[in-house]
Amino acid sequence: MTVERTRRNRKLDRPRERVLEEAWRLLAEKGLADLTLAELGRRVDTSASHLLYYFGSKDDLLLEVVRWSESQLREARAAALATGSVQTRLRRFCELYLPSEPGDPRWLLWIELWPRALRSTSLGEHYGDFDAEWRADLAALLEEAGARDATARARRICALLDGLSVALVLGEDGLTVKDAWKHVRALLPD
Amino acid sequence: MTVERTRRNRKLDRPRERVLEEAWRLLAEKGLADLTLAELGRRVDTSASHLLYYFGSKDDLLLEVVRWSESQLREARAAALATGSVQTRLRRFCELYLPSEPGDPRWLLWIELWPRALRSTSLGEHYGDFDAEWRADLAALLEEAGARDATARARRICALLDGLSVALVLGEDGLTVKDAWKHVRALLPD
DNA sequence: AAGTCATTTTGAACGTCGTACAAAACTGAC
DNA sequence: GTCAGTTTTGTACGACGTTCAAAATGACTT
Repeated sequence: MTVERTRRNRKLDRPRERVLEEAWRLLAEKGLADLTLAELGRRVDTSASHLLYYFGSKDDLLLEVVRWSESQLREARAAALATGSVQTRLRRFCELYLPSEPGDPRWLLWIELWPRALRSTSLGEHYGDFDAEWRADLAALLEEAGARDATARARRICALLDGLSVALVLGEDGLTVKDAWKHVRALLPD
Repeated sequence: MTVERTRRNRKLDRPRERVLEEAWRLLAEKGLADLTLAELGRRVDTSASHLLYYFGSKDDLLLEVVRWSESQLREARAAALATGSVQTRLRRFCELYLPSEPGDPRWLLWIELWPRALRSTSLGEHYGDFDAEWRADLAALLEEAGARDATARARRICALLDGLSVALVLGEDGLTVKDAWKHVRALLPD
């Protein structure tokens, strides 16, 4: 009933995705500094006020961007883990998890969200699930590889990946994606 | 010559430390949200403008707080690593590194600094040294424990500690300091 | 065709933050 | 007591997220 009525008069055909995509692109092109509601609104040809009307707050908008990108990654992960030896699939998993370069939008987002979660208390409740997904997939992989304590080990490896990722996006000296992969491999079975 | 002349007329006897300590306390009591120049100024009985005059910018002020707290920790670390078996000293190292509780000021600071570093480019140059200190101390410990590749392993363990610490300060479900220590121990030589 | 009504969209205003700047207060030296 | 340089303050600015009331829009009724 209201489903049809509430979605009238929209300026954009698929406003949600349009905005989220553009936020992602903006993040990739200009970084965190330029990810403002005004700039984002300009890019999708609306006002900042409208973005607020639509998403409620910037916190919620950012959370939606994460949700959207994580659902993309969920698919990519499923595809990457569908074929190949356990070893290769583990490598693919890490490649998906780690930032592809300093300034990787995914990690920019997380780093922006963490202090926000510490201020708001409403943010922190939802995003914990995303980590859990990654960990579950990794645990399954590890189990398949014949590792004991797959769950705990998955937690451990993901924490390591987090630490390495932060160092990588921040561009800490003397650490490359290649190094990171070597560190992770040291924690993998056999 | 100018050393005496430039340090006249100070309202506070040791204004620097006074401010840094109060920032730390404010952080511990109220968290990131209330760590504003106005509030901090109120606490040390000055104006926000004066804090800027003194520290240059909020970024720089935060960096000074980190510098100050890291120098405290440097001493604490030296004391903690002076006596005891290698095993105990490794444990003490981790206890110092990891957040003591959700809302640990040290980690609040880092989480606040990371997005700032991503925006400013001038911040990121200096704070990389702090990690390096921790890693050097840990590497020495590992070497003493007879581990091969002490440097690489130290990097790995510190990255793990980073990941675990972030999860801990953010209060992620199902992770305690005790768990964290267990994860780290899995990476230690024995 | 005109009118209604809920929804969408906008523009202006607000509060807060970090910051810039000029004026004022202070202090030691002459 | 005046002067010069430092310290301290108050005020103002711009940017940001946010709020709010008003306007625009388009589907439905008559």
